[in-house]
Amino acid sequence: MKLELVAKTLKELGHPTRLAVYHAVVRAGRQGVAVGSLQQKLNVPGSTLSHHLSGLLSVGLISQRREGRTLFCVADDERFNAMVSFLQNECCADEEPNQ
Amino acid sequence: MKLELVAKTLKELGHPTRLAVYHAVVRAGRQGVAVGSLQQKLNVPGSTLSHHLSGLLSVGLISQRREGRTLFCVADDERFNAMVSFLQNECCADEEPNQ
DNA sequence: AATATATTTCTGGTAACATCGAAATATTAT
DNA sequence: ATAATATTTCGATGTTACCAGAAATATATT
Repeated sequence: MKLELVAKTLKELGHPTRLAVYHAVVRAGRQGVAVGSLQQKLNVPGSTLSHHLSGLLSVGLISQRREGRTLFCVADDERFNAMVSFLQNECCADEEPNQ
Repeated sequence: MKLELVAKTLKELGHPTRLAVYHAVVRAGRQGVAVGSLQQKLNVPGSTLSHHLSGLLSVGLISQRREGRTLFCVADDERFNAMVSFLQNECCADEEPNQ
């Protein structure tokens, strides 16, 4: 994963509302959670929520699946794990003296 | 670690230049790296770099130590690990069906 | 077709952030 | 004290993010 993309991904998580949204989506598991439910649960206006969701979608942290009138949001573990791996492998290097 | 602070921390890492700075600081190990070295290595004007460093400092991702005229930047593993733990425990929940 | 529900796009105002040169501060050496 | 080096603060400017109401779109039901 390239640094630029990692930074983008971190930035998306780096907003309290979006982090809370992502948190809720992750906790909803494979089935996901409806946008409307998020709206209620987090008490955020629809337009604002939609804006934040598109941010999370844009970096692939979540994806969506429609069922009738309701859109479900599901977390994409792979993207998340790739980001954490970057942080731990590329960033949070070992304690060995660098020589 | 509280969600608000985690978000702040992620936001600081969520900028390409700051992520690159943090990356370089981490790789420098315990000894750290001088601000001037970062400036050269990353080819960023001093004032801009200083601005970004203060962001990383503000959330405790790095700290500084002076030696004569030069300031060394060192990564603070603890803060970083706390953030990753939050993401993995609070966020990136298990795959067990939530019931 | 008309209505109801779910979600997004539009719009515009405000706040926050990024950038960088110039001036200021801190430290050391002479 | 003066000068040299290292880093930060100031100031000005442009860019991007955030917010939320209103209007628009998409889907389903009757």
